[in-house]
Amino acid sequence: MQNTKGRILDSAERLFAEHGYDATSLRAITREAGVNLAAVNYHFSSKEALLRALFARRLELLNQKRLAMLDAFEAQAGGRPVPAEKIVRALMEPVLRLGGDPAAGGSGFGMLLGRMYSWPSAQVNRIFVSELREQIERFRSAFRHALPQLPAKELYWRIFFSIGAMAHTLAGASLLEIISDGVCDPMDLDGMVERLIDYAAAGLQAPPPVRLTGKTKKQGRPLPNNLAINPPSGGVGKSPGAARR
Amino acid sequence: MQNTKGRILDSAERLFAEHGYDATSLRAITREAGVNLAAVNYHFSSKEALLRALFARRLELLNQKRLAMLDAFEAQAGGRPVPAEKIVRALMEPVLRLGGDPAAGGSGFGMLLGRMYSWPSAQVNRIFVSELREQIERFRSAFRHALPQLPAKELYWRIFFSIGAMAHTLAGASLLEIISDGVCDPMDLDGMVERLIDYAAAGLQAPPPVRLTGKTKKQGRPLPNNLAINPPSGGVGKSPGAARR
DNA sequence: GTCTATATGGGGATAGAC
DNA sequence: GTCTATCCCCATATAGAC
Repeated sequence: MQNTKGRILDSAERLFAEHGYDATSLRAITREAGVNLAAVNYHFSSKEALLRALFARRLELLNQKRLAMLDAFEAQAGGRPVPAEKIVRALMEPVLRLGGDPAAGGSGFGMLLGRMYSWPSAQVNRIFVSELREQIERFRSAFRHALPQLPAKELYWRIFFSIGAMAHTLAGASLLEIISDGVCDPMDLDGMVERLIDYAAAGLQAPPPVRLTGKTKKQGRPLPNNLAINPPSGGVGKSPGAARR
Repeated sequence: MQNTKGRILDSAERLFAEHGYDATSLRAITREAGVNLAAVNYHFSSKEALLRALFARRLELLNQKRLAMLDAFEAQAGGRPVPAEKIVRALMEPVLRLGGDPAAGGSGFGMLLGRMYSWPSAQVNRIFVSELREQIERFRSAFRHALPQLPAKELYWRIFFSIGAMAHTLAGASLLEIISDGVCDPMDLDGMVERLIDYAAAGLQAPPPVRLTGKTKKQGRPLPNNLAINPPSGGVGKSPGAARR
């Protein structure tokens, strides 16, 4: 039955989002889906291929929506650059609204997607990045036109930060409830969308920094407090990190 | 030897950060640490307890630094509110600079911490949240004083977004390299810190929204295209998971 | 405190009947 | 296409010698 395949995808999506890829066993997936264990390796060929199929199923439509919004904004702008706030909207609104669209997997896929951004697993990262690269180029170019006065280097950092805020929002709002002590409603999708767009648009459009951005440049502006840079206990040197990657 | 315990912690920190908690076996940890497998269950009592100990080791000093910075800014401000930008600095700079401080675990702990924010595992979340609650209250209050004109609800969302951007930055900049096509240097710690602070401060200080913020939305503004958006629908079904663990 | 050896169970994947 | 049964490996955790 074709339905088996879909049921496996649905269950996997939900369980991966909730417990993570590594912590979710194929046995748990097939149990929840009500299908046989061996069906996974029949329809897909491995656990990783299942994950890949799962992404392919949703990302195509999602990416279409994003680009359609961006296209619409560009058409509406005539030849002039699209305002940054609208580019942010095209980038974020479709994916944020996945959570309210049961036909698109409900909140499961959105949560999974958000968590993917900081996923530790290398295999997962590969899948994810290859699906997103094209989108990134399109939006990067739109932002460049919208904010021509902002040096590219600054812009890219800010896009990165914006995607971080978005990913975090997608991944789940358990932290929001703690921060807000119940004042904010994580289920208020409309409010969430508008607030995140406003926030990111403000961050992206902040005045360019006065400091020179290179590594070897002189510093005309007084740093407000040298106290803050080397905090109280033991000076924090700027020895380059040992970070891999 | 006391050193065994520390070596286990160091290796676990690094491997958890790189591969995630679930995908890292105690065998891999003890192998890298050069100690015996059984030593883990002798010094700690379980894998989860090891993780908890790992966090306790670093978070105490980190949180001290944050609060010390905030205290210093408040003293420096006299009775007046501390500027939002400085609160953001106290919140973010100490943790972001972990990556450049080999004595504090290098980048491993920072990356782990960043990834924790969107971690799927419930057990991990419990540990994490309990360690952070106190900090959150302190900073929330500072922000309230810094931005009195901003409704609490808006403020809390924005703090949430800011922490998201920070977590994403901590978790790793592989996405940054894709976005920037090599233009941005993820190892430029100073630049990263200043840019993230600027970005978050701008987002936090954006003008309060004109729209009404409640759940009852009147929407005067025309949505550009209903084509792209699926109208928010009601319930997101929630069935408790069947996955063990 | 540290080791070897092992208990106990879950994991992904597959063979082959139906 | 779907099932049962099983292979084989790795996981966490523990027992008990040294």
